[in-house]
Amino acid sequence: MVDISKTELKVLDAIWQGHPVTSGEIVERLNKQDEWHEKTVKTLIGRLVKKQAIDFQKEGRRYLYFPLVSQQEYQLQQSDSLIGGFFKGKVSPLIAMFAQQNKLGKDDIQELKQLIEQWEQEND
Amino acid sequence: MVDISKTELKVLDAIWQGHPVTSGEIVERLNKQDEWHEKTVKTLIGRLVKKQAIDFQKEGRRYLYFPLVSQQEYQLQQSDSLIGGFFKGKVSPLIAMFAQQNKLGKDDIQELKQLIEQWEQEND
DNA sequence: CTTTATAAATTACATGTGTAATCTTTTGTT
DNA sequence: AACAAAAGATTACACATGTAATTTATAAAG
Repeated sequence: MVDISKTELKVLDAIWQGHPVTSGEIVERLNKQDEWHEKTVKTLIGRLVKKQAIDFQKEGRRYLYFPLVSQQEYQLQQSDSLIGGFFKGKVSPLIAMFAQQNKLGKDDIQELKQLIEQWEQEND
Repeated sequence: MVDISKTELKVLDAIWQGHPVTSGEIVERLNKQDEWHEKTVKTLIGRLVKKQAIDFQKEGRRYLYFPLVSQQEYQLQQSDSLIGGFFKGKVSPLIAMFAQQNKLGKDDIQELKQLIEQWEQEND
């Protein structure tokens, strides 16, 4: 998968929120968060198309955009890359780090326990 | 913290491996993995200095480089950023994703259980 | 001291990125 | 049919990045 830049990712994220979608709607969604210039968004949309991260279907004079890369897919790839690069592919060192930094709450622990239980039921 | 690019990170990683260290040694360490041109490495070292990710002490005609940003610090910041951006700051969705992709092994689960136990002893 | 080897600094250059403005095309309107 | 509005395409431009080569400074050797 080709690299997607920081700002491009924000645009892609707006598209993931619901599609197909017009550029106008994308701009509106983005503006709920920050101030985006319409021209800037159009440029980024164009670059995402060129990178084949999204595509479009013409509908009259409007273009309807949709993602070619799913959010799931992208998140997984990025997470994998981080875990692979920093923690030799293991998730526990990441969790250990968060624990050490007191970034885990009761609810995180609860959810982790649940996941483990589920895993143990399914596997082995 | 200023952005560190992909290639800069590889150089920084070589420095984290042990320091203070000369540019020559950095090049050697990097070449254990891939092929790096000495000039390229020097450029990247210079950029890391300018970004204040590393610094150096002159020792005769050689410069001894050392990190200003610790690996821990950097890993934490990057992990935080990913977890914050993709999973609303919670670690469990990440683990859930890995579980779903069958990327968790018996050892991962074992280590997670250990971490949870420890957490429960320390907190609450 | 002068030369030389070497390390760092400077310069180079194509491509990527952030941020827009302008041009072109198309279509709804008068 | 001519025109205006709006969408996308093209162009712009400064700074970042990947990848080096050239220049400069300086310590070591003779």
